[in-house]
Amino acid sequence: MNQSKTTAPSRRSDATRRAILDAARERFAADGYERATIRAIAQQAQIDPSMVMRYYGNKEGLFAAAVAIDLQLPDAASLPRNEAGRTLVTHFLDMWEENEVLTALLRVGITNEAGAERMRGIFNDQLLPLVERVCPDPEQAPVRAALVSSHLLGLALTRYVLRFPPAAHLHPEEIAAWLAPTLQHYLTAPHPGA
Amino acid sequence: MNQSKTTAPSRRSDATRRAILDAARERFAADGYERATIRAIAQQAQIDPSMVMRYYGNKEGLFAAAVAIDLQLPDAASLPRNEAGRTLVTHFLDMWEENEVLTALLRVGITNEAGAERMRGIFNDQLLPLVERVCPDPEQAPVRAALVSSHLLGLALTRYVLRFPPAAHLHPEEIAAWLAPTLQHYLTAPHPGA
DNA sequence: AATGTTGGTCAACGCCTGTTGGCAACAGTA
DNA sequence: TACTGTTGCCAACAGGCGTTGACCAACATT
Repeated sequence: MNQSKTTAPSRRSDATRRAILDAARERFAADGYERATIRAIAQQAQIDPSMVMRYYGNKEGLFAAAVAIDLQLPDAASLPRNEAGRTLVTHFLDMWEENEVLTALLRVGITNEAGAERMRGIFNDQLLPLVERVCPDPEQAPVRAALVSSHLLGLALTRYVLRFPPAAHLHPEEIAAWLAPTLQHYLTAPHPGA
Repeated sequence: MNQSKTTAPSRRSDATRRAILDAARERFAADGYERATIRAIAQQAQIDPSMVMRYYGNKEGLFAAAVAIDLQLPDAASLPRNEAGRTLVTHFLDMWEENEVLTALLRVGITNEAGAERMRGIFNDQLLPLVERVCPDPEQAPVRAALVSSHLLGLALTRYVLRFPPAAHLHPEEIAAWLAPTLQHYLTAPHPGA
């Protein structure tokens, strides 16, 4: 009764496992790591807390399973160099609006060292390689990627976590109109010189 | 034995009170609200946990007393309009490097609703009025202030909390060289049009 | 010298946390 | 039917949490 050779065998508990992950994402996104208790997650998933332990080992294992991030960044080759800024900001906004995984990761990354390490990994493995191919001098890529991630994460912070009213109510297109030139500048403009 | 009419009367317990606040700031900055336990704060201040309750009522009261923020933003009148961006970014960096209060506020603002409300208050009461006086059309001030705060808070997030290596190791002057024109643009450039 | 106030310690309360092991119901197989 | 592994619930554990109140010591005031 397996799906195929590439997918894991389907188990009777698959529905429960998925319910736990969905609830975990929602609680982690809303409450952060400490206040997203296993009991609260279990209650939302309508199962017993011990099931979480059985399927995911412990709380850290649950977090690792619940927050698996693939930014799905566009390929550097198919990215017009002078459109990189706009593409990045619209892509990030789409990802943030789509579901709560990124909000969960951001909230946890701030209170939990394992979460912070996860975010550094995503920065290194997903954003940095893209910037290396877009910016003129690969040696400057880390600095430029840091500037880009600072701005984008700051936007997510004020809009989705702190909910500053002006940031939370801005239309995505207006955000893109403001940020795209800035990101483009960080990616491709010559170093301003300290 | 009072100092003067403007300062509070000095008490024998002032040293203890200060030790508690110092320890609280350090723990809140390092651990966030939930994991900064009263017991840990008391131990670091080398006093009994019950003293914290006696002097500050409860944990929320302690947080309110420990994290009283005055951004000490420059006066809008004395701020050359075309130097506003650079002034802002260097001022913010100075404040963040000076002590851990802002890091504490940022960490707590993300896990604790009271902390988030405090940050919204600082945004409204301190940054927004300044932007209103600097930017051309006061009606656009909220959006422009939101853009500025997004970028600055994002910088603090990646540099002081998540500690992305490139962001954490950047020299303040290089940060200023990159961010000053961006902030200046957000403050005074014409609306890009959505 | 007696008294009230303040600074500080100690032990405990009730609650919540992550985590564990035992037990019942069920599915698939032979 | 009997057997085996899976799914799920229940009750409990040890420990940490914020918080409280009783108690003692040092000081200031009378």
